[in-house]
Amino acid sequence: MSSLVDVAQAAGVSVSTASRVLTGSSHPISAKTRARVIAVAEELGYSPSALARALVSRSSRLMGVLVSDIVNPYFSVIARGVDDVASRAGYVTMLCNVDRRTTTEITRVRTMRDYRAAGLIFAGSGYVDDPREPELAKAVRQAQEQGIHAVSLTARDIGCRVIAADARAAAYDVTDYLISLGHRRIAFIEGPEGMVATQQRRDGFLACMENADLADGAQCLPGGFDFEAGHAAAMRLIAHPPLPDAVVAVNDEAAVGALSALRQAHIDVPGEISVAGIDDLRVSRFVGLTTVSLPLYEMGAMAARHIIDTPPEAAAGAAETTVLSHRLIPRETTARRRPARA
Amino acid sequence: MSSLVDVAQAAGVSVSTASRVLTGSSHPISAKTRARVIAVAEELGYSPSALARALVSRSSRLMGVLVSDIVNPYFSVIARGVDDVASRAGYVTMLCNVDRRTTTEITRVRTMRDYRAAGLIFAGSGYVDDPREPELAKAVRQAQEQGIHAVSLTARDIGCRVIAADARAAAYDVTDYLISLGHRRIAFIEGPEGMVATQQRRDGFLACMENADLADGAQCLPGGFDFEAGHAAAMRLIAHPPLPDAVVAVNDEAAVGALSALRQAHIDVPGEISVAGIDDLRVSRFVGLTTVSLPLYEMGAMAARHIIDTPPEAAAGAAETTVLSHRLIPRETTARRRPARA
DNA sequence: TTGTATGCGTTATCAA
DNA sequence: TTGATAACGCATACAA
Repeated sequence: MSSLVDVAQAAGVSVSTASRVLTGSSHPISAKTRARVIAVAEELGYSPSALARALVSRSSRLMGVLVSDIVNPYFSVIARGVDDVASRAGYVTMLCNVDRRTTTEITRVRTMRDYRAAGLIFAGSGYVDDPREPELAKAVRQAQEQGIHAVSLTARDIGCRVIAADARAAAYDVTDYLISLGHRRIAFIEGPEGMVATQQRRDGFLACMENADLADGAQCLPGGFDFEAGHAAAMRLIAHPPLPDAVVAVNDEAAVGALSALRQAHIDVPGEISVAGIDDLRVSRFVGLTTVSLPLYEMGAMAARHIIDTPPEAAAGAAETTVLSHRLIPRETTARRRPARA
Repeated sequence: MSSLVDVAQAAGVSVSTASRVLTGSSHPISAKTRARVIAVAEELGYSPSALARALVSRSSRLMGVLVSDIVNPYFSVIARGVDDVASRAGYVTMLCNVDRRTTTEITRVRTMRDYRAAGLIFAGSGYVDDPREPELAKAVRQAQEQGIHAVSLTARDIGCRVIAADARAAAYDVTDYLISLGHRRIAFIEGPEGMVATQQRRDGFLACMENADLADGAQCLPGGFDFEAGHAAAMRLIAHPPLPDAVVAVNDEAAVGALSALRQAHIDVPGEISVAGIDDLRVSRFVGLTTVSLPLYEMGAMAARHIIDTPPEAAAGAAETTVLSHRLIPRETTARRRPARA
């Protein structure tokens, strides 16, 4: 409860002097005074108000991160990347779950603005032709004009810096790998309807199939980002034989769901059918899922570092895009295509 | 960038009037003035400084949550519970990963204090005989004296309110279930050395075994909270036959690791051996793991609600304990003990 | 090396 | 119904 004036008084110095020693200012202070102030501050249990500090210095050490749902490992890994570099730099990360709702994103952006956050990280993807996107873009612009850095971790048209992996290429690459294993008829389990991330990954899949002259063997199934969606999609596949040679899901969680459904139906994976995903979550290692590794942790870390290292004046700067590389991780759920049983 | 004075000036009113309009105060304001202020604020893109507001009102709408690692689903579910009620009440949640380090917890508590957080939630467990605990308790006390509510989600002796499940009873109950299925020789995969959570769960296991006169059949294996630890523990079990009738792990993640190791070794679960965990994470449903459901989301939500609903004056109040109920969830990794093969 | 004074953006008290 | 004005806790430009 004691403030700087209390400390100053008790130490018999002026507030400025107290401030200078407590902030570790380079301003010259006699060793004696310094020691006394520090001792008094400690004794009084002085806690410098980060609020007042941010107010007067016109810059906070707050970092906002907007995720769809922190329970989703895709996002929690990103959040961890953000917080690791943020906390190491003396920043505090503010977490916002937006449940993929653009309107919620807008309100959160405003809140982050009210807190004069140093930066704002959009971890989740947007929607195709989202009518709310202009409003979000406006909120972002207003934040930027205030010196708040905005970074998106997916390709997104809201006028901010983008640090992301190439989702389309990632999908292309797993598909290509499956084709290289001899698979011809491949099913793609899609993500949530209308999301850009869904579209990009589907596009990558389709482009690869077409380039391999396998467009006829391509099949897209409605799905979703979660286990249940992948499970359901696979069930539909099972219900309508013949099974494709392989299935690639929009992400690992759906892939694991599909895998689970197939094995429950006593279908041999990868013997009868190969399964692959995208993201390379922790769980994927455990189940041996072939996937594409995306640098999620690094994306969060890089975004945070960018925010910390770039002066506020540059917040409204050019919305450059940094594309991070991904990597195919072949594991045990995929195998060379088995010749058809006679 | 425009402040309340800018808005007031542009609207031709005093700051007080502008403030009253913009805060939705009950103070009477003429409709005309109100409309004008609102219009001007909108036009100027006015964003009220939450910092200044907190400074003058001496109470912020910041909620701190300390987790071991947000990537761990146990904690992300808690964090989600916290943020859901926090954000709905207009609070912002500040996330801190402390990696189970008491010293990091201490510094984070101080940081939360500097931000004048409304509350502080300790999601993770502490250590037995932790030499740093007094220092942490002191930091907590200082925070409380400032009106900051502290809540621990595990039994923890740091002088704050506890809202937690009965870990010991949870472990007791799974063990009891296993025994009821006819199992006699049961192994327990422990958590990280020295953690209170580990101790409590082990205690519950041992107490149950003793009560069933099965102390001789009880076996404790060093393990950990993660997949790898469970996997390794199961490997050790496999390496030293005969296998016990069942294994209960300190938590679900370790249980899944054990399950995975056993099945990799072509050991039939639950045919040859039953496996159970504690926590009831999402993954447990997917793999059909028998476990004990802990109200993690509710714990986070309740803690947040408590903080929001209790006036700051009561922060230093009695450190009551609320014990939440758990529930056994029998699934497919456990089965009645099979008579020994002749 | 230390101190004084000003302002950061709000809310709230007290007048008018 | 509206308006001055005093805090809130701190950093810093300017003096001394």
